Amino acid sequence: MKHPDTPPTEPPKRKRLSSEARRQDFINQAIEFFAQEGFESSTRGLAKKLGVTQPLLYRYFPSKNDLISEVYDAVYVKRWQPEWEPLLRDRSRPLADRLNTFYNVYTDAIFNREWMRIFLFSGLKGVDINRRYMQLVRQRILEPILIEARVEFGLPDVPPKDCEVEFVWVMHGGIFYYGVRDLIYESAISTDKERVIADAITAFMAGLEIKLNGPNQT
Amino acid sequence: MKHPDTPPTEPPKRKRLSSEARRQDFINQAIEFFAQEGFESSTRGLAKKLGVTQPLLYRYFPSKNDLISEVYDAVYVKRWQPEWEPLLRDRSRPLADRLNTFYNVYTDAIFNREWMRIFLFSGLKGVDINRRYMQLVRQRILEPILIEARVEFGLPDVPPKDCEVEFVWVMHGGIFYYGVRDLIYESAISTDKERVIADAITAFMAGLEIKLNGPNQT
DNA sequence: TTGCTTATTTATCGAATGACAAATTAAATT
DNA sequence: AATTTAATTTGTCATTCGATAAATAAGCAA
Repeated sequence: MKHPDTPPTEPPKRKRLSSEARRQDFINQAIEFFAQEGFESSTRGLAKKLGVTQPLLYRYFPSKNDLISEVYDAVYVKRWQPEWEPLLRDRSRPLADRLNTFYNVYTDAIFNREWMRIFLFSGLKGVDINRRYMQLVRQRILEPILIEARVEFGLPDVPPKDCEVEFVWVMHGGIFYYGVRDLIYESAISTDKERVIADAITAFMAGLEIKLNGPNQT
Repeated sequence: MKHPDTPPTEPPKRKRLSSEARRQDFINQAIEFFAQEGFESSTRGLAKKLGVTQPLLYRYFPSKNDLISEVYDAVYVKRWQPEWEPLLRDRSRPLADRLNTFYNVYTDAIFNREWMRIFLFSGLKGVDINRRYMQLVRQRILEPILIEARVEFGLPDVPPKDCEVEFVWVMHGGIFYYGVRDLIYESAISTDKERVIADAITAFMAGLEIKLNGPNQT
């Protein structure tokens, strides 16, 4: 039951690939390491986890901050799925159905310790990529939801108002915070994620209908 | 308009009091400092902010961790107001009114940079006091809300189900996350806190009525 | 003033940090 | 096998960290 990365029939040409693979392994393990220990933790601690010496890291990354940037990129950018937005815009299904499907797959992507902790750590550091991620969520998820809701409710197509976007944010944040409680604070009660999402969306749709048909808005 | 800590008419007896006051000042400024820089930041940085030398801190606190514990205590324990719970239980008012009042005063207490950042930092560190705070929120806020809701809806007095508590958590978390976006990520859109809370509670009450009267629960 | 007490600073220790240069090992190429 | 090239380790540096001891300054009682 041996699993050589390079089967005996194909011995050569492993060098450069191995180098890039090693680099990727460094990044992947750095995600785990910094997620657990925080970005203030030492490069020596990371090297120990990697089973190599600390100066070797500087062969692959010019500085600790460059390595951290790669971690951000792997977490924030590479785990975003472009198909999420068309899923929300698929008008052949009721919006509530789409929201349930979306939030189940979205939370499948982000509800893990590494993603959550790195998101919170980087948010407290105030790094730019965090701000950009929040804008991405707003533009690609929350505002599309509002547009789809107006269509479903038969309302005119006007740009979303600030307090409407805020209302969607609160629903989104409520679901997100469930993940925080589950994975960071370990204080979640029910582990039935699907149920939590379904209930949140029921309340959201009921509240949104009241809100969009209501009177004065800012 | 008089300010002197020690009016000329009362010169003595300032020593020991001044010592305790200085200690409190250290704690208060440590809250600001660690909230901004994180708990990994140096005691030298804090001393600089205090305008004293670093070893002086060790005259007032045995170790850095002891100082941090005092910070936790000042933030988590001392800012909790016991009158919050009776406010939620005041059945002379409709529950939605009580929820609006409560969440406005509660967020008045916790929606500030220091509280929020220290909460998030300590949550990532996994310190025990953070877990205890989450239990306090559940027992003193969320479960009372569920009990009051059953009374208001004319339902029998049965203990709250897990997924019901989770549903209240999602509302609570949505409002909390609005504060995070406003004060930490600085990505909040509307600054009309009262409106955000009112909308969240409207949706919550609508969703809760559906949920509590609905069929199968776990 | 003269002592006594307490707050504060100066000086310093040992450990840990990010980073770099040079030596060493292992793989690839000839 | 000999040579070249790249990966990895050894050794080390200047800083910074939490913490301690000793020296100094300041308030207070007599």
